[in-house]
Amino acid sequence: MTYAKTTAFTEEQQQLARVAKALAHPARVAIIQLLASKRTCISGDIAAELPLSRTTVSQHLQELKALDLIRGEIDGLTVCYCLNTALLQQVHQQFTGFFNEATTGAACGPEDGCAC
Amino acid sequence: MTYAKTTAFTEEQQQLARVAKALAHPARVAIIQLLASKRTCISGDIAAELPLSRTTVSQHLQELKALDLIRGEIDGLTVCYCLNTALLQQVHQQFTGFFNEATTGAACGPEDGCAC
DNA sequence: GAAGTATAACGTAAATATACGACATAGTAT
DNA sequence: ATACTATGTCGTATATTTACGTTATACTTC
Repeated sequence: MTYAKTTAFTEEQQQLARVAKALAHPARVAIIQLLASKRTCISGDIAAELPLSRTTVSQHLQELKALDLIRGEIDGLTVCYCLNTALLQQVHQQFTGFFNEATTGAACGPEDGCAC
Repeated sequence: MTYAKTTAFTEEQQQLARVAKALAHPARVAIIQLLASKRTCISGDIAAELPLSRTTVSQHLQELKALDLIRGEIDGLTVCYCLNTALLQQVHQQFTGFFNEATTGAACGPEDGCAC
């Protein structure tokens, strides 16, 4: 993509888009759900539960880690990944604000010349 | 991308990822905010407010329309785009469910052998 | 009907994303 | 030290996204 003009958007819009992009793949959604449901969060276990190669899963993990949505702690030979619940709550609020703005705003109607 | 294995994820995960992908570009976030804030939602007006060419904006609009997040009504020569607030509310709930699951689930801790 | 205007569709180039095998690294165990 | 195991990194092929100019379509107006 040619992201040259990306800087013309507000930081708020870019931030929301960044997080949305992190959730824009079912594997990453699945990873977060896995980390939330299981207490064991070893990298290898995650890869074993997903229909993807270890390499690809590792790549998705790095992407989530880059946004700090998850954190990895090296524990000897294995690596334990955990959710950054504080950030997730913050992101949740951000999304809620966005959706509230979108759903409670004045919807256009016939009085605006629109048929919808 | 090689989406061959995408079918191995649950429909719920794929649906969430699909919507997230729609929000994964600042231009599309901006478009939704614009439609929410302004009652006039003519296609040309939208393009004029964004730092992108008409062609590109039209492309983003089609993407949002493909997911039914917005709807376009042809009104003579112009096209009026409106938010599908009902669907947006539904999507909001979906996200809320996901984030609640992610933030209230049992976070892993020292008792699981993790340092985080 | 001809000219003008508003959009969408088409074609295309460049940037990114996805997936995975092969290799590198680092700790464990014998 | 050597063999083994768990992960991450690198390189690479393919698919998709983004952006935009150009062309086609459709309606309005004269």
